[in-house]
Amino acid sequence: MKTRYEPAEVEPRIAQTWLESGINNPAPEGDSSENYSIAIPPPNVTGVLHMGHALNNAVQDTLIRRARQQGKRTKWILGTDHAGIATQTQVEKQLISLGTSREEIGREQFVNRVWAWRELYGGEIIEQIKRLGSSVDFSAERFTMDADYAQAVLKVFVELYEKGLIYRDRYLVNWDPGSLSAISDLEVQDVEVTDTLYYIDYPLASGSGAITVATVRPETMLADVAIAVNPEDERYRRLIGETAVLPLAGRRLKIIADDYVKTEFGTGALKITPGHDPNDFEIGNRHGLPHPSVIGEDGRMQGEDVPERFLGLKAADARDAIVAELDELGLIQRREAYTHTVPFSQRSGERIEPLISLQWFMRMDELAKPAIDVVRSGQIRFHPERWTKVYLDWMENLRPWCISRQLWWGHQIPVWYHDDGRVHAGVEAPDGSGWERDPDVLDTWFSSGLWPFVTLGWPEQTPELKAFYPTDVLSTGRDIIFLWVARMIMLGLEFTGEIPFSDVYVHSIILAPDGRRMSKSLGTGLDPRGLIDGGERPPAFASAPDEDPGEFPAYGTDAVRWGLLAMSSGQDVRFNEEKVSQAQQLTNKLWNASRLVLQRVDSDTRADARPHAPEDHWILARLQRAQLAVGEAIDAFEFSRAALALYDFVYGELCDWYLELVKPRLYDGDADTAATLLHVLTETVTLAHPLIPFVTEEIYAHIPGSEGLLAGRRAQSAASAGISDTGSEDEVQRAIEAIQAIRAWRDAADVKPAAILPARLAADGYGETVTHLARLGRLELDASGGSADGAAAAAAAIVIPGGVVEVLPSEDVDAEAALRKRDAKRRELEAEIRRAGGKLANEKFVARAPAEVVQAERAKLEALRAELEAL
RNA sequence: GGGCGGUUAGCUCAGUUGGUAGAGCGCCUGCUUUACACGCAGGAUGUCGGGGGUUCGAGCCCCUCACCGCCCACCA
Repeated sequence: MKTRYEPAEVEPRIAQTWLESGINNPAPEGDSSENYSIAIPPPNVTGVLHMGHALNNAVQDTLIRRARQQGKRTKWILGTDHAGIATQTQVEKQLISLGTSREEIGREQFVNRVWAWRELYGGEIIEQIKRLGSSVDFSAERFTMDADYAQAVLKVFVELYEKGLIYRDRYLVNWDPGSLSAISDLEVQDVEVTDTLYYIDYPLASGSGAITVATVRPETMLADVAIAVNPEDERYRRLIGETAVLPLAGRRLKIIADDYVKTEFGTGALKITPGHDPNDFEIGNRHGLPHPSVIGEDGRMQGEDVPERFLGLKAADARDAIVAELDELGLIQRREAYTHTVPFSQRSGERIEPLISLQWFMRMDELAKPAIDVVRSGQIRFHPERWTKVYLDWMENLRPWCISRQLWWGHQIPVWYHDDGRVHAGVEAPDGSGWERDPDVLDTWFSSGLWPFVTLGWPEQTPELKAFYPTDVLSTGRDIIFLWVARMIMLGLEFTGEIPFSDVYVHSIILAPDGRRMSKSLGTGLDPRGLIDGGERPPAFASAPDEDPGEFPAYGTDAVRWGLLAMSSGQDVRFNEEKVSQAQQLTNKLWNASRLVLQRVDSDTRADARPHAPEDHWILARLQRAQLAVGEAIDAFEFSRAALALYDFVYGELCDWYLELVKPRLYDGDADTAATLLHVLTETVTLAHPLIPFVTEEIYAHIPGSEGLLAGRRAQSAASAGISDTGSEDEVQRAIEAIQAIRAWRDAADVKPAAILPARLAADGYGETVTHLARLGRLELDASGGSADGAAAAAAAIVIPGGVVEVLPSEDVDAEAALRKRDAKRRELEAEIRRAGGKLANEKFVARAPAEVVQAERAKLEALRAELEAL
């Protein structure tokens, strides 16, 4: 074994071992109540691994490995998502670079190309997940466009259609001019924009003046159908029912009254354009107005309401032309800069054009109800808990979901239209001729909403479905709670009658060191592979702004995953490399602790707890406490607590103390000590395995007598027994504190580190641990231990729990320094005594605080006084 | 406009029934102690965002203000 743990050499080898072992590929036996399963959030098929994946994989892998240690049959369902728009856009870009386009090659050719593209790049992210050592079932990889999956999607569509939950309608939708498709409300993002607000006169038909409206989109005025004012508005009340003349077009517009109109905004008069504005659409419906359209799906002016000179102009150009003409006519009263929020497409980044379009919609109210109930009743729990409210608030105000997309890559809508007007919805095409299939495809989230059960074979009642559905945990980032999680709950309940998972863990978002989002375009992105295998450190991750960023060391997967888990806490956090480095030190520490043990233990020794000395009982108890702490933290989805609890045990207890305390016995070749050490080491790597699987697996392989893989080893059940020996725990705890006090005293008193000081122990509660005080405190303890008459006067006294260590005069002790140290300690004690005494002198405290708190304070005061006395 | 989260040591963050503030990194002082210098021992460092309140006692509970971030929302 090398003195340094080298993940680059170990990890790929171990990952391969796990892959070949079959531990990730459970047989579909039993049912879901006894088994444990997680469906991975399917990454985009052409995606690459980013920090969010790395964290989420660490979370899920930790959960899976812990469940497996508890003896459960575990399955982590793997697969990728076809990601309609994202994938189509990539392939379109490729076509353009080749000098062609999807229109030119046609739909069939295009879809073939996307499949070819998927063959080429689709495996990359799977390979990356393999490198992470994730315990996913690689033998059963799914894809949302696989034939079986596609059949299930169509079946779901048809059933919802037949129930009347899916319908086709002309409705105002979010039109994305970038992808030339409708998108759902969740895919638009409001962005603050400064526009010009135009105040435009609409002459009254009566000829007596004009009514002025304010708008940022003059080009839509050609689709105006009315002018609305507030019924309470004194200025306009007399005009209600009159008509105005639409400039440039000459159409008559009725002046109507509607409460929606705010009197204080703009002029208090609002032009109503139902075809191009969501609010106007509502108002128009209330008043039975038509909703003509003047902007087409290509973003250009079109329709019978558009005068010929504007036809075919892009909306923005039409605006300029229309404003120019209005200016000529003197109809623009004024303009002002106006900052407001405007919807943009998250996909293409283009400004949304609201327009009336024939689309497929899904009614959500009926589906939402049971999905609300299961969360309210606690059948599904969110972690951290605050997301429950976010989910419920959203679910209670669901509007219809626009599910059709004008794309070619995706699940084509299973509806056929006949020349004669008949409509057929079905998984299979209708017989006969004259049928034409709806060209649109379904929103990607429609198919991913079926993920947890279709991946297991639904609608067939497969053994996999029986064994692993419902799944246990769904782990994800908060950005897709609505897009994905909510829809899985609704569709899962609707089609399987069961919740798709019982716990939703919403993990942290890892931010760049400057607090901004990690993003490639901002230059704040970080490729996890650079951290794992070593690579250039991006400038945003340099230790100082102007410094050469240098390179990441090859931290390894264990370090990156422990670091990410330790960073994340249910709170968004800035990435800090120190945590990863801390993890690297932890793996190295564990590695070297193992070396210490393994190098000194005979190969025929077997792990077995055979405690003799107090410290043996102590470490077994501490180990048990660590098992409880780590286990509880993981079960509560508090991964940073789990990671730090492990760290504290390995560093603060196992390495700093136990190994130091048993070294003499280990060097003596004591058989019981060796067996006990192997036991502690085995249980420690088992405990650590879910968090740092690689290094622990590697160490386990070196432990004499270890069988099989650590990944398949069942863990001790920590909760099953009480802490074995609290008496020894206390005794060793005291010894530790005493040694620390002695060391601190030596340091402060300028004693040479190597010097062994003659001393006398005058304290209670130190039995066998006296030898530890002597060795680790570098003392030559007077064998008599007492303060017999005639013994030399002490040169100094070191306060330790239960008494003092009297240091006898010797050439290594500087009496002056010792005196200074003693006085400092005395002042410290006196201050504490004053504080405690003051508290107890407070009658109200004594009267009202709980008895045990008061009692504890009294005991402390007494102990402090005794210490002072001893000095 | 509504909601949620944050503000704790120089930096990144813990602090889960209210009982004298913690970790890692960084900093200071020592140490070739036969597992580890990616090490060991010791040390310094905080009016816990501001203000008010409840309480014997508040980083934790209540009110309020400020700033930062996120989400939702139909003001032309």
